[in-house]
Amino acid sequence: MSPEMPSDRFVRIAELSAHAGQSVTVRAWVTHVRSSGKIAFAVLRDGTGVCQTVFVKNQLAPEVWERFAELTTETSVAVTGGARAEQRAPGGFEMGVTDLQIIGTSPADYPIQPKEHGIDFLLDNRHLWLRSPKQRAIAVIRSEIEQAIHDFFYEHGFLRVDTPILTAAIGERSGLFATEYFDLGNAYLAQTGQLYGEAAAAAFGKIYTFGPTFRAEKSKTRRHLTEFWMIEPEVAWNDSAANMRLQEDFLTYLVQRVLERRGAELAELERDITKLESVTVPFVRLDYGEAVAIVQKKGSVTQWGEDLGAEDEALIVADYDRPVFVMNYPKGAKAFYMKENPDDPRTVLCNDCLAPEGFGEIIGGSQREDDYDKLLARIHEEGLPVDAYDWYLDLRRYGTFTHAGFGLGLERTVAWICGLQHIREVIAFPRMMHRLRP
RNA sequence: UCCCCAGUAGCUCAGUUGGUUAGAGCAUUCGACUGUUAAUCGAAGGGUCGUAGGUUCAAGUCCUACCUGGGGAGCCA
Repeated sequence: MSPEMPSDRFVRIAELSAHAGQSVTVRAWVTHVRSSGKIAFAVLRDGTGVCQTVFVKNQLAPEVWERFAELTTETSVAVTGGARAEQRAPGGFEMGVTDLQIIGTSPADYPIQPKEHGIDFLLDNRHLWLRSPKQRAIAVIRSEIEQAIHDFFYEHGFLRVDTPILTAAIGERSGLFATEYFDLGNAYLAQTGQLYGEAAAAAFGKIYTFGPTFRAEKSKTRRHLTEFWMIEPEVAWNDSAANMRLQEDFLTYLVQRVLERRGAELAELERDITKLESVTVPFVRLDYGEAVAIVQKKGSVTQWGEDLGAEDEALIVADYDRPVFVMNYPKGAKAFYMKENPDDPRTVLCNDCLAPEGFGEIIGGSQREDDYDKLLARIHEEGLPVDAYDWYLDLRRYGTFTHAGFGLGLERTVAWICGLQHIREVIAFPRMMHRLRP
């Protein structure tokens, strides 16, 4: 390097193009080495990008050249050299190496290879699998969606409220994780923040929650985790129709945001973005009765009164290029807190939102029952412990109010936008029935 | 909880109607190569065929049980 070059500096790979012609130092991990005798290549990654580095024997100090031979997959290194544009390099940019320091060696048995692996093996090595390009793309898109969620609600005047994770038995009916709680018997990991969200909506107007939820269901499907993240807005004075308008504006915002800012990551995942570009308002709205008629016409044995199964959902969605709302299910198929439909008291004012392309249900929402007597009657009908819901009933005693909200499953949404068949890849460390580590 | 499927080298898999010493690619180690793109070429090492029984002259292969995992149902997001 010529003496007028600036002194060495540390640079992230993503920033390299701004340092063309300068000598810089990158600290990163080796993903790949190739050698052809007197010229050799090491590909580095540092989380911000990937960069090819070039080692030329007769341009390097002998000890630096010999050090190259020690590089193995996932060795951590500091590489110094000149950054330059180079058409032959992946990504169009590379470094001509002048110095190499090995920071941490990596034994030759690094398990993840650039080839097909079985899912059991990959999940056992999840802590290392995360270093792969595709896994990085997924993590980036997930983070973009999380940020977009906060931005959407902030811009729309919502207050974020954090609801408890340790709760008394309350909420959904499905499996609870229990843990000892001092002298108070068992506490349960929260399955929803909704009931607390309703209390907060009466206090603050428009709120949302964003947090982990836990379901001890023995589910082994591509759509279930025992620990997943849920976003639950709750809006005072919204009815069911307003609730659905909020959902479609919200989902459309999230999809647009990823399309605008994370095209490179969608490309890494080979996502067909035309499928995302067609996600525009208004979404399709089907009454539950219409939905049953549609699936029956297509051969389903589902009868009026039963919940729609996974196959039914696929049959419904097949006809549309955008998400579908199925509204106003029979009371018996849905939770106790949903408001009775005044136009058909057999049903409740609720909706599911089904993602296109067969990705299934990503939202469940409803207008909440705001009539004290009807809510109490439903609690009795379901055989729920009334004393556990005394505070929840108070929300109807002290100034009851029309309100509605919904729960968005974060992993299902990310899986849909990424075009992934299984939600386990969409969270860094998935928790499933048969898997508690890493 | 129920139904279906799979366990053979570090990884991904092949292994015929049961028949000699268990096969490949990738990875690893050694060697060759001055522009490679999951480089290429040559060589080498690497196995209690998930576990335990059983049938048979003979079992990776057939039978039973169990273990582990996967896909799906139900439930839901």
